[in-house]
Amino acid sequence: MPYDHEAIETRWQAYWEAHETFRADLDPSRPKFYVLDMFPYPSGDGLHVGHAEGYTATDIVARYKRMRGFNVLHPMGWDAFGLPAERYAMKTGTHPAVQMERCAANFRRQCKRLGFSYDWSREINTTDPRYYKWTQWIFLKIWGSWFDPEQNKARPIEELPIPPEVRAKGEKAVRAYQDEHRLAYLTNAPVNWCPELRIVLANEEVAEYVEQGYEVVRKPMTQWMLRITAYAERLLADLDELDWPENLIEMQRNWIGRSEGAEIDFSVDGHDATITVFTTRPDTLYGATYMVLAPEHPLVARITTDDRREEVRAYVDRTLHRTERERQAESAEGVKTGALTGAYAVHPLTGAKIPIWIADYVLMGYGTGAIMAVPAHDERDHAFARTFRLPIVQVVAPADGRAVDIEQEAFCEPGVAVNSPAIEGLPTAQAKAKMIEVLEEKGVGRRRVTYKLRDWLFSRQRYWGEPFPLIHRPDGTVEAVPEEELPVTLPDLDDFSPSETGEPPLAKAKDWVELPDGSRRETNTMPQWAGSCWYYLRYCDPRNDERFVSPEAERYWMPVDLYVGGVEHAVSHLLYSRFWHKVLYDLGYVSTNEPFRRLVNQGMILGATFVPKDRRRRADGKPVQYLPHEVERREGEGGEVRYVVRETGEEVEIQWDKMSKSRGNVVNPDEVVAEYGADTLRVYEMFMGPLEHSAPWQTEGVAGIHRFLGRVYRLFFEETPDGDRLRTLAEGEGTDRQRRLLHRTIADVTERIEKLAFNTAISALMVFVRDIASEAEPLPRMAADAFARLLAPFAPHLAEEIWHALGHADSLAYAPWPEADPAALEAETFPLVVQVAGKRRAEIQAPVDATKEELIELAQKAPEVQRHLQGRTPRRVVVVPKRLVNFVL
RNA sequence: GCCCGGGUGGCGAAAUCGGUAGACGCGGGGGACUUAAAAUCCCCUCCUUCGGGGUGCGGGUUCGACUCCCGCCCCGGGCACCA
Repeated sequence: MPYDHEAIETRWQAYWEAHETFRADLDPSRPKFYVLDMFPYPSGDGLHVGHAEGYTATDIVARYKRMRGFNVLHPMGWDAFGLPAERYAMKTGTHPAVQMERCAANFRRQCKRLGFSYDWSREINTTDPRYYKWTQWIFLKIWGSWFDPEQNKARPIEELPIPPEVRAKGEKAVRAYQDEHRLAYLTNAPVNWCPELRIVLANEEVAEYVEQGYEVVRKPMTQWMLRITAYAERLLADLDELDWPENLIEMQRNWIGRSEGAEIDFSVDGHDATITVFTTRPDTLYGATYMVLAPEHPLVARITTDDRREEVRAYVDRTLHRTERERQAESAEGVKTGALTGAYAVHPLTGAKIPIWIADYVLMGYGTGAIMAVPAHDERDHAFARTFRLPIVQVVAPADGRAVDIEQEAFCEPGVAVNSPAIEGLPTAQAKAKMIEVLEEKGVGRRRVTYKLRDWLFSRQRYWGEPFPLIHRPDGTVEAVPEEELPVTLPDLDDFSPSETGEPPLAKAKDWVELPDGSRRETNTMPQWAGSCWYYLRYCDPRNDERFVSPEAERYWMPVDLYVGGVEHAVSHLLYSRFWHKVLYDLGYVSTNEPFRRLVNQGMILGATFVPKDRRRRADGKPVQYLPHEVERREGEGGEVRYVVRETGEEVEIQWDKMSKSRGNVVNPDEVVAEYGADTLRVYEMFMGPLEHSAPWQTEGVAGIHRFLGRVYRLFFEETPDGDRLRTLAEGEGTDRQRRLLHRTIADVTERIEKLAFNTAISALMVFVRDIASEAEPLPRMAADAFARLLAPFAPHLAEEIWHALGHADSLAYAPWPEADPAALEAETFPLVVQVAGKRRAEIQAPVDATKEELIELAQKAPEVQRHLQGRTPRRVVVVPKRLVNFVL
């Protein structure tokens, strides 16, 4: 009988399940290895082959490490809060919890069918009250802390020093002071509100809804923020200690966006007010010819003169009604808009009066929300100055003395200061430093570092998320729900939409919101990121009802040794969880500064669609496309491949895209497993190329891997009338050749798994299977035994089948990994490449212990070499031991 | 625009402390087995005017460059009025 993947795989999956083979228990006597997948949102579509790629990679590592004697933690769970379930509920009336449970069950089934060696006893679900109890608990720790800039860490709010003047004002003032300093604080932040649909939209959703004709306005709402900016410096600095992909580290660096410069104070003429600006180019201060405030800047209303008031108000209004996207589109075209306030600022060095404008190219969220405009040396200021015909004064000149036309174009490069009395002639770097000194002396400026990173908007006006464990008292104060009352569970609702005024859906659960003493529960819920911020900690101790994780379990398992997932979480999840982790670290709840030591991003698996050569579109504007089953592959005269639509005969081109439901190019792992088996799917996905690369899904390749596994099967089993049975093996290690091949394979596979170069590890297995045995040299017992173990991480079901047939009673999940014998890796001879004038002319077998002279002598004798030397004497002979000899002419 | 990553056969790729370019697989061609087919097994498969030429392009260093240096081009990703 040929290789029956179905029977083999179901047999071993049942065995693993019955024996709890992959259960991990805390065992301080053994070294641990924590290998983690980014847990999925269990969508209704089920797992797709993209998930399977990352999960297979971690599974290989988990299985390999177990065989190497590590106590491996390899868990899985569900990030199950979130919008799709809530939307689905609004459409169908199915409660999100019910839908979520269905989807999770499907994901679990698929994971098991792929043979992933998760410890299912540790499965978690972020929507389980026993889980989100601790999400709420951690939130309360964050809320209950402040960031001490002196110790550069979070501390309990009780330890916040209260200034005497605050204390003098009484208890309420103290509370207000504390609230201002907490790591979780309330603010009035604008959200994208869609009045018709009564929903709040994420920034990236706005364009889509506006396109559909809905009105979207920026509406201020009371929101919870987390003070992630306090950690900007540490989040940046600690990137250095991580073994993460360089591009991802770079993305986090850019996101945090540290920039060094100075704050400079400008007083407002005729007002008792100061405008503080941030600039990275304090050296250009003398070139500041006007000021610009963000439209939202608190001083705008105060300093605007009566004659300008109407225009300013209109401009502010216009800004509020435009989405981020519209503003971005405009900025991309270099269009600058603004309004004059009528007020003037006093230049801190020259005393000159310069006009104050407002413009939306200045952002309230960055720096101080105000700038000094230096049109000569900043492109944006230049564009603005040209639009409104403002003066442009050059204060930096190119160091090489070349002339620049400052009216035409801003000069933004470093140079030397000109027209700048305090720093005249200094190169830019020194000019900056000197200017800061001057400003500090006069008390009108100081060195300052700013970050692009903003505080984290942490509340959502949704139902399906963690409720905040907070209570609003009638006197306006906010209080934590006592720890012993956690979790605050979600009330049952059947209508999940917000109220007309935009109040979150939870506000409708009157019995839940209103407490007997007149207090009200917080009705926002947490964003989906909350649950994923700390799930890797919960896996260490998932059933603990006393703590979010016991100190013993945390100290033993953490940090995560290998974390694999898509790059789409580069700055969101990976930054947020680092932040939470650092807070927990500061408060003494976890022992590591960073949660994920090594991180790898798997590439995307691309799906095929076929498009007409003219790229025509349908009536509705969508491109015409065909799916693989509608297209036939044809071979042309010269062997070139053509694709033709079956029905019409039209020739089309293949196109590879990210798999998505809307494109219809998704490959369902269930179908692949049904036809070829889980082992084939696993090995194929790993053989496609490097884990980090994106690669197209090619069905022919899957069949090729299935053929390989069939060969493996036949290497071990032969057909008999009574069914398949193990072939007769040669005892021991077989011939020298076989022995060398085996040990070479062990060494290669081991090294390549360590490097996560699974594609090349598999090719080593293929070479072994091709060459190990023949009629004259039957498969040796030792080789068979070792190979089963080498195969196990990749194709665990087939490996178990072989292992069992070889007479082992237990699963090979914990069989020791084979060791390569260094002696067997050394052959007596090696292929010596001989070059003449740098061109390869011959290859001869040479003894490994030959001296340089002997190698030259050997090489010279080769007939090919003689022919190309043509009796000439080489000018030089280069010898590379164990590799080549080159006769230089 | 700025910042990252990457360009190697028809395709996925391998080889980078400089040392046989194209391992392994797909696709393609040929053969064996078979009454036949499927399955399986074996061989060939970068180009070539047979001298040689080839790792995106042009230079350079070197006995020797996919690998190092300089200057370009193209593709992918991220960010984007961040002062």
